[in-house]
Amino acid sequence: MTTDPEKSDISKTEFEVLDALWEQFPATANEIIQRLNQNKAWHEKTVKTLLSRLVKKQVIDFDKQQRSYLYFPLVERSTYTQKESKSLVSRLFGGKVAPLVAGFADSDSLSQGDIDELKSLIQKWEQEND
Amino acid sequence: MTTDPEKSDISKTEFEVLDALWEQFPATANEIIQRLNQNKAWHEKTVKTLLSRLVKKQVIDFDKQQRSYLYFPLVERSTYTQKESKSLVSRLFGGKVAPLVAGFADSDSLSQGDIDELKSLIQKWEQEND
DNA sequence: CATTTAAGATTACACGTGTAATCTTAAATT
DNA sequence: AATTTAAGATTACACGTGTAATCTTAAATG
Repeated sequence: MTTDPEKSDISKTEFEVLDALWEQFPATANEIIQRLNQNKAWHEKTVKTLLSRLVKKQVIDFDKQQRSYLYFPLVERSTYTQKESKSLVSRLFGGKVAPLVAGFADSDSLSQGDIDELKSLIQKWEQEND
Repeated sequence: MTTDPEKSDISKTEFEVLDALWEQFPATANEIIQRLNQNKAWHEKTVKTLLSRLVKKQVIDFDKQQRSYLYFPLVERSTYTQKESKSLVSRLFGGKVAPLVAGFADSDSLSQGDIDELKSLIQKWEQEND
């Protein structure tokens, strides 16, 4: 079997649209436009172009609803973020995550809360991997 | 004062070239080409185009050496990786690094070694921030 | 039913990127 | 000094992306 020819990367603006959809779905284009415009002002046409591109890339799909569409994601957010994280960690740090965290520490970008979360993550990991 | 008009993002292939330069510098184009071709086979012309683009973007510079140039980076690797890391963590995880690490844990991408590194990082952080 | 909306489809267009080939010209070689 | 290399500069070109405007057409409205 050949690789799906329509599968490719998600651009930065496409991701923002997708992220608005992940927030709650299914959703109409107008709902997504409203969510996005809480933060930045994008032209309605621009958002619709991005939705179309995401559909073509098979990242989202829709059900026809009277005049408009009800969009929904085909990919889980966690799946996507894990893939992106690993890709970055692989390119920048040889695949090891600790140096990334070290960079945060070195640039004073860790709070006590972050440290607490990391500690509890580690504890959980150690319980599961004894 | 206006923002420097030539400053912009580093593309993925540009990063690979820059990374080869960070490995050891200053370096000639040919040295960089050789380093890169340990892994992937890039055409000499392609690498030179990328070097030119990095110069134009003011990410690297060079000293004229008889016929060829001696290139060197203008940006530290750690500076770059910190910026990229923060950008990704900001876009994907609201700026908090722990969820990224959690993603690694959830996808069984942590080794005992990684955990040890994280623990020692945390210990160091806590010593410095009591 | 005729007309007006308004949703999505199609088209647009400049700029960045990946991937080189060709051009210029100073340095190396005869 | 004349000729050949070979380094970097310039040009090329298709595809993706950001950012919409225009086109089609089915649904809503009068």
